Amino acid sequence: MLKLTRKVEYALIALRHMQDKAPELVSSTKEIATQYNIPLEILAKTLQHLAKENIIEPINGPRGGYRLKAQLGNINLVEFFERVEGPLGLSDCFYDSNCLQIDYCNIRTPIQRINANMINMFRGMTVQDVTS
Amino acid sequence: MLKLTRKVEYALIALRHMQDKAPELVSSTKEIATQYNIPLEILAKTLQHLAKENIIEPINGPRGGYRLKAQLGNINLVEFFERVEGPLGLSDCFYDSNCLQIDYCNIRTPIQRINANMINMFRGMTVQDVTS
DNA sequence: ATTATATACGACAATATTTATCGGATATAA
DNA sequence: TTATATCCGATAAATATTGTCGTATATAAT
Repeated sequence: MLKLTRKVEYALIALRHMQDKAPELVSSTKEIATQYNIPLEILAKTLQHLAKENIIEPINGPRGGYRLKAQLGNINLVEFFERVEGPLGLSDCFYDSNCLQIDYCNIRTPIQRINANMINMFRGMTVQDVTS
Repeated sequence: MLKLTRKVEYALIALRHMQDKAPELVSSTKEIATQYNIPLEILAKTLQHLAKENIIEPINGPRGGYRLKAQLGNINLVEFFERVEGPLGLSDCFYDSNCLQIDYCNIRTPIQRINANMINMFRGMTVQDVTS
């Protein structure tokens, strides 16, 4: 409960790795996977995803890899989590009404309040806060 | 990601239901399960769990059920979540070191910071804030 | 041009977690 | 004695997460 996914963690590890280098240097999937002991294929997918989101820039071919493209200080954590994992919320019912309790639920409003608190907290931090 | 479990939600629904009654009145599992469309057996387990935690008081036999025992305003949400679901944390590595990345992880410290923010936020609210 | 190394990506498989069910026991009011 | 309720371990099903495989495409180096 209330956990980050591996995918988000792998993405953050990779971003921090790239940020620790000079900006023009390239990091390959294999290099990162090896260094942090992350399954290669999963990391590959994750990085492809980040590239599609324009957070990193892919460089094809041998000696290729990725390097940072976006300003990590401009991406708050809510935005980041949603770009990597989709809609964010303590319960599904805030963005998808497929819940058996929804018609009778007596805690929807208070949970929504708490959810707003959580969202605000994450919005107050940027990816840079994690990668520095 | 970052979701509450059904168990926690069912527990909160039940607690709010009990709180909406006069304190001496009893609510049965069936009554609550029916009213909120919750699977009976799961709710039963959940309520048994809350009873073991001394949050509610069981009353056996026909016309039995449960009623509130603890002061919901005295139980903050971190305590509540942990009593219902066990240890709380954005990642497992804060209370269980079974992680392949742990030796090399470059985001452990920052994630821990964020985790602390989240914990503090939930500690600032009580169960009563959800059931009122 | 050819080769080696890298990303791109859909389909699939395994695992873990969450959610739900079953069977039978105990307690107690009527 | 009976009906209704909690109690509780074992197990099953469903879902979400995590990981794997196969193949295509891009490009630098030779």
